[in-house]
Amino acid sequence: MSVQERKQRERADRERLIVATARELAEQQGWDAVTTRRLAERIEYSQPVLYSHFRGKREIIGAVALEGAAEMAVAMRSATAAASAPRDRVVALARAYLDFAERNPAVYDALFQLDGGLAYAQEDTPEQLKDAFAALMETLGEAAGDGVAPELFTEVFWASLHGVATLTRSRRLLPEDAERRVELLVDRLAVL
Amino acid sequence: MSVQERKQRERADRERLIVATARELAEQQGWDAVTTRRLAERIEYSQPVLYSHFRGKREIIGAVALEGAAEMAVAMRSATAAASAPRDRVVALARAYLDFAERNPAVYDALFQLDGGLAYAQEDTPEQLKDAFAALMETLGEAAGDGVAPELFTEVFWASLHGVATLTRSRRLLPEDAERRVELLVDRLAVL
DNA sequence: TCGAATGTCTAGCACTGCTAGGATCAAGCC
DNA sequence: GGCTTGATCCTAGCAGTGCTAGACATTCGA
Repeated sequence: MSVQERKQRERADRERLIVATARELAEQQGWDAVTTRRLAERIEYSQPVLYSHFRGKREIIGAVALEGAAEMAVAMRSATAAASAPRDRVVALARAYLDFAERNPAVYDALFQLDGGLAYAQEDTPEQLKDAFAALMETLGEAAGDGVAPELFTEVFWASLHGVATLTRSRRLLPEDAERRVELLVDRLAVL
Repeated sequence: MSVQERKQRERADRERLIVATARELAEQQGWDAVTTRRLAERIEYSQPVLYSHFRGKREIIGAVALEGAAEMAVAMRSATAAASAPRDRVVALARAYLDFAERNPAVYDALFQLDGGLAYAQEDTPEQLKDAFAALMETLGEAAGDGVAPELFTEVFWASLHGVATLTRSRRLLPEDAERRVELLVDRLAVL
């Protein structure tokens, strides 16, 4: 293997290290604590190195978001695969979504709360995001009911989950009724 | 009137000026543009004056949020008062909510997206916030359906609206289907 | 009229994201 | 082997952030 190839590989490794470290730091102490200085120190390089991989902090957030979207899609698909009845699938999906948001708050923020410079709901939307939405629609499409487009239904269901997830995490909704909220959402929104 | 009274009044005036200016600046250029320096310059005082009224930027956001909550409650009540049929009332409420969020994005952020240091869903929650939730529940309570607590139903409906509002504003949902989303939400969630 | 209290400002701290320019080091050529 | 060239990385710095200590003026009460 050539020297050039090795350097390219090392560069790719370092980029992954940056993203992983940013994510780790964000999950530990929140995105506010992810400063370029702290991040640089953790990866044991100087600040400018970050800018040779990413245009700025925003792009780093975007990279974490893409990584998270892929994981979220996996989590949702594996959760729904275990259930056979349609209602069980929808409930499993909703739980998996809220569970992911709760367990990975920083990643969830990067995806849906912060500005990672990513395009959503467009042609140039990254594949990971499209696929995460596809994962939602695979289960929700069959619960849309007559005369309602699967896309529209998925958007509305997703938005509802998103509202519950964010309001719960910011302590604007008490976590106690979480399970009852899921049941209510599923039973009312989904046509089964 | 005593000199002391005049001073107190002037102080209260200045506090209102700070809040109004912060809100105006946030609506014009976003909360990121609301720096203590810029805010101080606009009210034609030096920075430290802000700290004689508020503990910090967070408390200023909180003050804007409280002002916004009161306005939002008024907007929702006047929107629902005009409708007589139950479904019309719920639709009017949903539209008024989303409309407020769209017309006052900075205020909406202060209320539900940023940290204004306020307590939600607790005993020591400010009256304005409790009343805004009460305004929601006045209309939604009668649409909860049998066996579902009005509070729980209101929370879920609110969360759904919140999800739609935030995802639309961050361009994660396209604004085109806005009306259809409202119809779907109301027709599925509300029991009329 | 004078000391005290109140009000306000200047100047500064430690931090942020980001970048210009210099040092270092390895690759390639004669 | 010695030299040049180019890539790589770091030091140092800029303009901005939230917030505060301490100096200064002004006004009040005795």
